[in-house]
Amino acid sequence: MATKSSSSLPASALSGAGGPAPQYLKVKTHLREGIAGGRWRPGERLPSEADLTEAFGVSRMTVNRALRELHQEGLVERVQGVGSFVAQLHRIASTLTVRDVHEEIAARNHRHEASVHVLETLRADAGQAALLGLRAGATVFHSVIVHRENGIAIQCEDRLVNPACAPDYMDQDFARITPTHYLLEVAPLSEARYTIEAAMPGALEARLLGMPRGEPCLVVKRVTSSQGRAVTAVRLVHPASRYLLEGSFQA
Amino acid sequence: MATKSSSSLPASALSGAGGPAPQYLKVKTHLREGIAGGRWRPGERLPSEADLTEAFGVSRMTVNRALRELHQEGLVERVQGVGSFVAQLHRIASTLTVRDVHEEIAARNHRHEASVHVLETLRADAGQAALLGLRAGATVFHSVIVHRENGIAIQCEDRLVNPACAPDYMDQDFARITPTHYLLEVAPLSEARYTIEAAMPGALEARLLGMPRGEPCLVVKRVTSSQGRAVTAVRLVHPASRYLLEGSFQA
DNA sequence: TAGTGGTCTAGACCACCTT
DNA sequence: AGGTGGTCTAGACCACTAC
Repeated sequence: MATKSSSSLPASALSGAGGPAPQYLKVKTHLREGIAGGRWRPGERLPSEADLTEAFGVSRMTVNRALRELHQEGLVERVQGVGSFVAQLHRIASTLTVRDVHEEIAARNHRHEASVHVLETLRADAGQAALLGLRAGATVFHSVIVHRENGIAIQCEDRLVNPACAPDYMDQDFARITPTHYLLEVAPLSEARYTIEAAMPGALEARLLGMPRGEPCLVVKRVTSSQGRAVTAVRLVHPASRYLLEGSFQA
Repeated sequence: MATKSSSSLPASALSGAGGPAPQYLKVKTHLREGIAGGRWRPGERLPSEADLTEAFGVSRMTVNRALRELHQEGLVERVQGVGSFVAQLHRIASTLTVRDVHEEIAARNHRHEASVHVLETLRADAGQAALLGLRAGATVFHSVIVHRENGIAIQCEDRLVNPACAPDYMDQDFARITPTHYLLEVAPLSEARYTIEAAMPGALEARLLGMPRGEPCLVVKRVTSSQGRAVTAVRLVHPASRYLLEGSFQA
């Protein structure tokens, strides 16, 4: 019945200023540091919820939240009726974020410019139609835009758009707003599939990017769907010497 | 006081066989489908916890868990004292998993083979030492291993190892167990940093991979740390024609 | 039978924001 | 002042596993 503040241990009085430091975070940090520090090895069993409840003097729900979040983060495996264990980290599963190029450049406090080289309506061939789940010969929008960071071309964006999802696509000013940004406004994202690969640039791409033909590119292909319907398929070509993806993983 | 089963709404009797379908999941699914279906647009305000508590006839903690998990998944933004909102999905933040090559091949039900081409102790030059946080001239282990999937070379793994973290590295049989797997056992992972880029193969790499010099490669560089100490730095080179990274994102 | 995690309740206090 | 989310409690019932 009694809540934390009326019980014998006023936790908020124990923690310093700047934030009471939630109890579940204390438990979580304790376990995370123990795992990272090797106190519990991969596969080893962690203290039970009951153990932690007693050790930290908190309720079981609080301990449960700490363990559940560690499980969601992939650090802990849980088996009903058995216990909680340190996850085998062999399947690391680092995560990498692929962001809208405008936001990515803005985050570096650099200047973003976009130039529109193609903005047209065309009849999809078989391959293009398949990407968007349309029949061959269907009308689709097509744009080719080069993005520059502080004046240097870093991405050539070749995009097909399903007109049914974005009928006003051809009327936008893509020098001011990226297609990604516009499309996410008119068609709420529900699913995306993508690949990342290395490739040599095509003749047009090399010319637009101002790069030598012999230099490789990092190519991201992505198909985005909204409400189960393919909205757009894009091929993002980046000169290898000017662009790389990076990320980090923290246990 | 009364729990679900003794109250007026025995939820477990309402749901079919195969699992009671937790209440928090019903709330979560309802919101997720509404967001994906466009019922609530990005930036729009969602029903409050109190609203959902009443609408679903569950406790606030249950509704809170649903909203909290949607927030953790990036679908919902929450502002204390204001409300919950559909997240602006502009920063897509897709996640990409980078896995141990053995598990990756095994997951495709293919055969994995590894051949060890270099396994040596050497004195680190300035660049190598910097990667591992050691002084120039320090002793490090060095291995070059080619991984094959069903007989086709898909990865050349060039690795430096900090001897202080894995003193028995030179005694392992890396035709049977991958260095990644071994290192994660002896030094629990706590942090990894990596980059992904396109590049042309070096002469040695092209020869080991059996690929033409003119074909580009997808290169993953990764530095892994344990307890704040760099354990290993690796360069993974993949022929562009035989390897790509793929992933998906679901709202 | 005893221990484990999975879920849920009906309250509570708090910080925060809007009015 | 009133609504919002952030956290926490002291129980509860259940499914599952191990002994």
